[in-house]
Amino acid sequence: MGRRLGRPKAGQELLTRESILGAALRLVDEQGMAALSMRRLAAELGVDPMALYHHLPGKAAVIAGLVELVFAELRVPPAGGAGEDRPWPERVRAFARAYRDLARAHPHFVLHLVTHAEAGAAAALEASEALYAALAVAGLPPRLIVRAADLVVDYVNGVALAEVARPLGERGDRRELLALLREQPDAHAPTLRRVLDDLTEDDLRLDFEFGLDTLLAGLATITGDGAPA
Amino acid sequence: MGRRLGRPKAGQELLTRESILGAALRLVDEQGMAALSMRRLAAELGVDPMALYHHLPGKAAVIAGLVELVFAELRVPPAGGAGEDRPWPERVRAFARAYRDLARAHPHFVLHLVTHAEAGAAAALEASEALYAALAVAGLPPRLIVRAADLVVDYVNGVALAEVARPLGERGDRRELLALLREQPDAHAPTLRRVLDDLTEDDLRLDFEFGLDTLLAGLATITGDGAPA
DNA sequence: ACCTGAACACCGTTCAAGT
DNA sequence: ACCTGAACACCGTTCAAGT
Repeated sequence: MGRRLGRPKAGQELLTRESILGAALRLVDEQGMAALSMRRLAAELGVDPMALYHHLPGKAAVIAGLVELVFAELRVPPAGGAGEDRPWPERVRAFARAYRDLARAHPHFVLHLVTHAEAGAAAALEASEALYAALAVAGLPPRLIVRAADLVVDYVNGVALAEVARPLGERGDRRELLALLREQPDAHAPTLRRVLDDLTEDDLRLDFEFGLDTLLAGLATITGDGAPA
Repeated sequence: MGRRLGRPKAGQELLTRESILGAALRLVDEQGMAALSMRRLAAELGVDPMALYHHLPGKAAVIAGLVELVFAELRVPPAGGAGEDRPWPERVRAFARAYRDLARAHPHFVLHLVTHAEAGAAAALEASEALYAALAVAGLPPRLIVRAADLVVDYVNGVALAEVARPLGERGDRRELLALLREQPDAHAPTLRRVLDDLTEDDLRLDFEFGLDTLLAGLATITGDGAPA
């Protein structure tokens, strides 16, 4: 929009992989994935659609590039100062929070972040290292470190998705669910009905920290530590 | 393909919501979401693309219908026989396994199942009831039942996704990850390197049950039960 | 009531051409 | 080397028409 371009001035490129991906991320963050088309992207950059193909081989490459770009933002607090000595549950928590924050920063893109993460593998390595290191400190053997790391990552992925999409229809508009429940035959889901009836608005909010605590408590039963925190 | 149609024989409809959704699910299961277009779907049914719009208002409705259809397949083993008296962790496990199996039955569709679950809300109710009932039996107060249920669902969603997409680049082709790791500067991710180096192919496999066990152990620290089975 | 067909406003991408 | 423009094979959907 607006930006006019002349012909390429000598020596200065007016289109780069970076500038394209930057525009793409802006487009996605502001208008959602549906708005990301090669043609709209080109229009945004004031350029012919085909010009993009000189810098990125196709739309798939644009999306892969975005995964990279976003993962590069992931910064697990490096345990600054005495951080290396923090108890392992705190370090796992730091990883989980950082990853979740990343997802929340780009709600329209979470889905791709979560399902095409291989593209961001290189960028995700440092982050994974933080998680693996924390679990190693916990005293788990390699085999269990891998399993525990998967558990944490799977949970955080699930939460990230839930926050943009409320899976299994169980949260967010739980009030709607209750309404739907009442239209149902008679006492079709008694526990569900009873449980949801009793709760305040606040009780129905997502509670990432509860899940994290519980998960860490579970891991603690394996490492032999007492309940963390 | 192949199927020829005459003009609508008197009284018998040659297209119904059900037949359309059935064909759509077949298409998705066999060829993936990319193959699901209104035009291909119509071709599959031997019909003009526009004919579909008389039974479903658009593509979004087709996908919502598929979510419903798939969720309707979800059957948590109804704790047959003495089942109602099974210990709560086993009942939670039964729910988790049923939901995960459902996801595995339609790998190309997991993503939509997980992110557009509201559409299947009605169908998912019965399943949720099983989970909520199990957690109520565990003696949790309503507030915590909701949180525990979210934890289980989020984890299973994360796993389901992982199985089709290996998020955070941490599994599946962990061998590739190791290779990528070695191209990295020097000792850039020491723990990751050490941990992955030691493991057998089998150690690297996904382990849904480990996650489930750990999660249940975590919940048990809240209910005051000993470690479950 | 149900299906058709042409048309509109989009897509991603290939290929030949311009500078 | 980098950008353009026309073209191809697709999309979802609207609208007017057929039976």
